[in-house]
Amino acid sequence: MSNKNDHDADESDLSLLYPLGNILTYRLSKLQARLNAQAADLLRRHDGVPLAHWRVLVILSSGLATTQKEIVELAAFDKGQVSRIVDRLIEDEFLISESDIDDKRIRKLRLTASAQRMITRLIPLMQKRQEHLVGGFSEDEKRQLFAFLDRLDDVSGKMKL
Amino acid sequence: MSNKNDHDADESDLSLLYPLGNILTYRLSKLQARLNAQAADLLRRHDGVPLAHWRVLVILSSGLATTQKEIVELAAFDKGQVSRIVDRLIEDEFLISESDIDDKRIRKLRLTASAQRMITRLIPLMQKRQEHLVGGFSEDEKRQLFAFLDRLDDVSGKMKL
DNA sequence: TCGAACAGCTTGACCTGTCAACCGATAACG
DNA sequence: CGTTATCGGTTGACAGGTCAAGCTGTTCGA
Repeated sequence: MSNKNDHDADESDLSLLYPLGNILTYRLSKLQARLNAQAADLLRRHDGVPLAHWRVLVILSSGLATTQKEIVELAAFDKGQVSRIVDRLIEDEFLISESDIDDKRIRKLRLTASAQRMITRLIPLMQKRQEHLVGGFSEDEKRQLFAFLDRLDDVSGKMKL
Repeated sequence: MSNKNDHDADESDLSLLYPLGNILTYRLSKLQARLNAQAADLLRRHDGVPLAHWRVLVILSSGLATTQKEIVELAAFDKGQVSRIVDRLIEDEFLISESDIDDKRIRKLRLTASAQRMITRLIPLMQKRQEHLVGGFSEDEKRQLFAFLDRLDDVSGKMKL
């Protein structure tokens, strides 16, 4: 798997050393670039919501998070970014926040009716998109794909370099 | 697979409708966020190179691209971004460009010796990183993972929404 | 109960990514 | 040939992401 004397390259035959297509991070970043662009476009056309805002809303609607910290952990967003997005979502009346009774640092977040309406309206679109994406996968393959992602999440979580 | 009357939600039980963890795009974006942060950090500590610059250099070193257009297509980068990155890489003396003889619009790009040195120096690190990531995967699983990515690339390419 | 350490969130500065308008070079077509 | 369309690349304006410092509130140990 390793070859010691491979820096005898004098032009650009580093290619053999580092075959682009097999680098996970490249593949992921390319795929992601495309998918994000599509999603952002889709949202732009159907409502004015920016992708990041939409993501925050969906996370909140999932019930898996009710505070900014939880959003940050769940989605690996930047906390500053989340803070500002939440501000705007409150301005736009998609969210209401009330500070926690026990811990006044915490903003408890709740979707407004209008946000809920928007979400229920847009979710079918997103589902269709997802269908499109993994439509060609059998149930078994889907399971495996997500299992792979779980494992990658896991390793990437505990990686000290 | 579909359920018509599911908008009787009055709080936030949209959760069932849209289980976060199974949404490919979320999983990918989260994974990517983490991986990018790690890679950027790694590069920052070992050289001053920003991640995007590094990516352009690696693509060029792979021999799969010699012009900006090719980089854009290969990596799904923005062409404006690539244009600016290339400028800076030339400033930093990592690249030299010479305009094509036949087509004067085209900038042919070549790595300088110093870039080659940097790349050969950093690649082992990146390989180790990749090892770390997919180290737990058997050869067969790796093959399958990349096959999945190929398929996703493929569908995402031809998605009209 | 005081102070230090820490947690959740905010803010500002900066950097990167994105979109669209644009420019000069080339190709396609009458 | 000359006109128009297209292509590779550039540029500017702006939105979004990232980092680090800071603020306020909470916890914990002496």
